[in-house]
Parts: sequence; structure tokens; C-alpha cells
Amino acid sequence: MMEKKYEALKLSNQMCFPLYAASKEIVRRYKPVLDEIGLTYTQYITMMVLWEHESISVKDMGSLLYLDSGTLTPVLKKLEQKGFIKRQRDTGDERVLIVTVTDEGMALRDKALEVPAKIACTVDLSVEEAKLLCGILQKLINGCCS
Amino acid sequence: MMEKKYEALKLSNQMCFPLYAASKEIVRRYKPVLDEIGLTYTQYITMMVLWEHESISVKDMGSLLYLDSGTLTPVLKKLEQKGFIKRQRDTGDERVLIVTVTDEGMALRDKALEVPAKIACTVDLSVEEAKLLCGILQKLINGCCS
DNA sequence: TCAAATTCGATTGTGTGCAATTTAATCTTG
DNA sequence: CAAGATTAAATTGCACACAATCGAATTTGA
Repeated sequence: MMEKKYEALKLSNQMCFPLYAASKEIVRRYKPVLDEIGLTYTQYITMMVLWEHESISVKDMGSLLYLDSGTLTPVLKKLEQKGFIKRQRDTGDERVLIVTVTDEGMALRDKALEVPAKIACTVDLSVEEAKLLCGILQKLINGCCS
Repeated sequence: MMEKKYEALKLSNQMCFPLYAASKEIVRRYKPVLDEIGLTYTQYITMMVLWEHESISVKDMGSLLYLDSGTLTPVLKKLEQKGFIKRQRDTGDERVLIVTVTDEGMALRDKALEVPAKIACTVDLSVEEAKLLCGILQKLINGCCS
């Protein structure tokens, strides 16, 4: 077969594609669960950062989430609208915007408590597989030539 | 610590997040490589399907790519504009739209040949790790309660 | 056979992601 | 100390994703 030449271009031989598909699939599974607490996936991971930190700059939040201000600004404005966070400039450095959780935002955490378990039960992986997966993904994220 | 209760809500304990981050990271690495042949990532995986199938309906393409017509329609129109594909209704069933690669589209395949290798070298995984990763991801995609 | 249900793709609306640019504030250096 | 460099966030523009809806074509079933 002359086609050997093109083997590498087959969808099934690309590692990128299952990664891309799996990522979307997981986000899809979150949707019905997050709908119940009125968050999108991006809003959810944003709130997770705030539940851990209570108060953080947009820049630091972006480093944790691998998102830039172009993505975060509208998300944060939406979360502010919903009353879950406050946005205010740092008094020491006016360039910096500090995001803080409100009481409502902290209350939401209790409602979110059951989310991880609900997602976990839609994922048919053993603990070892999950750990292995996370390890490999972390290697990918950190990269080598980037 | 009272906080034990919220352990599961920490970003670092969620499997979804490295998956989401890694997926975006890989797509990011494709960008400079795909820029050279004038394709976006979505256009690239769409063309990969066509390079394998030459002619396929939007529905079947959607099944392979896990994308619906809401996403595919604009992507396919763009690829048609660029001259890489043709879109025409099935004569037997007018509901169905058949997508076909043009000669230009097939010519593009030769230019795309070096893409997989260029991406591979930015990924610091052993062959075994890559295989393991693909296997686990496939399990995730297929799911259990979906 | 023909009305109802289904199927397919297109359209609309919302919400990301990200590159590039802009604006304002702060820092650095001569 | 002031001009230029740097930094942080916001804005703009483009390209997805996907849910929901629509309209046309086809299939089904009483």
C-alpha cells in the first residue's frame, strides 16, 4: 500500500485527538451537575480557586487556571453579577485587580460539595488509572520544548 | 482542620482539570505548526477525516469528531471557501450533505505530513506512556453511565 | 396513503479561549 | 526626577463548542 506514507495522519494514530475528545466529554458530563448550582465549567474551576484562596489577583488566578485576562475578565464579571465574588483594585498597586469571594460565594461551596462525587461515578477508571493519567497529563502540561 | 470536608473541591484533586489543561496545551502547540499550512486545529482534524474518507456526510463526520452540525457547518463552509473541500447534497437523500475533498485538499495532505512529527517532538512522553494515555482516554470517552 | 414522527443540516444565542492591542499604573535608569 | 520600559487588566476580533430551535426531506404506521 502506497498509503503507508500517510499513516501518521490518521485520526486514530494521533494522541492529540483522544485528549481533545476526552476533555470535551468530561466537561459535557459536568454540565447537568453544574446546572444545578448555576455554574458553567469555567465558572466552576474559577470558584474552586477562590474557595481555596478567598482572595487572589487576576494574574495569579490566570497562572493557576492557565487562562489569560481575555478569558477571565468576562467570567469574573459574570460571577460578580451573580453575587459570588467581588472585584476591586489593589490599593497598593492600582494595576492589580483583587478578586474576593463573597459570603454567597462561600455558601455555594457547600452546594458544590457533591459535585466531585457525582462526576467520579460517571468515570469508570480505577484509582491507579486515574493517578497514572494525572501523572502523564502533568508531564504533558509542563512540556519539554516549550 | 475543619477543611477536610472540602478536600475534594481542591483543583489539584480533580482529574478533570489536568485533562482540560493538557488538552488546551496540546492545541496551543499545534497552532504555530498548523499556521504554516493555513489551518486551525478544528479545520485540521476535519481535514484528517477527509484525507481518510475522501467523501463523507456531515453526520458521519460529526460522529467521528464528536462534533455537531452547529460546530461543523461553519468550519466546513470555511474549508470550502479555502478550496479544500466541496459540499453537495446527497442526490438520494436531500437531507444529507456530502463533503468531498478537492484536489487542492488532497495536495494539502502532503504539506501536513510533517505535522505529527513536529508535534511529537514537543511531547516528552515515552511510547509506552503515550499508549497508556490513549487507552485510558479511550475508556473515559466511552464512559460508563453515559 | 397520508398524517405524525424522525432525521439531517442550518441557524441562533451563549460562553469560552486566545492572540493582539490598548490603557493605566508602576518600575527602572540614566 | 523624568522618559522609556514593563506590567496588569480590559478590550477587540476571530474561531470554536454546544444547546435549542427551525425547516425541509424522509420514514413510519394506523
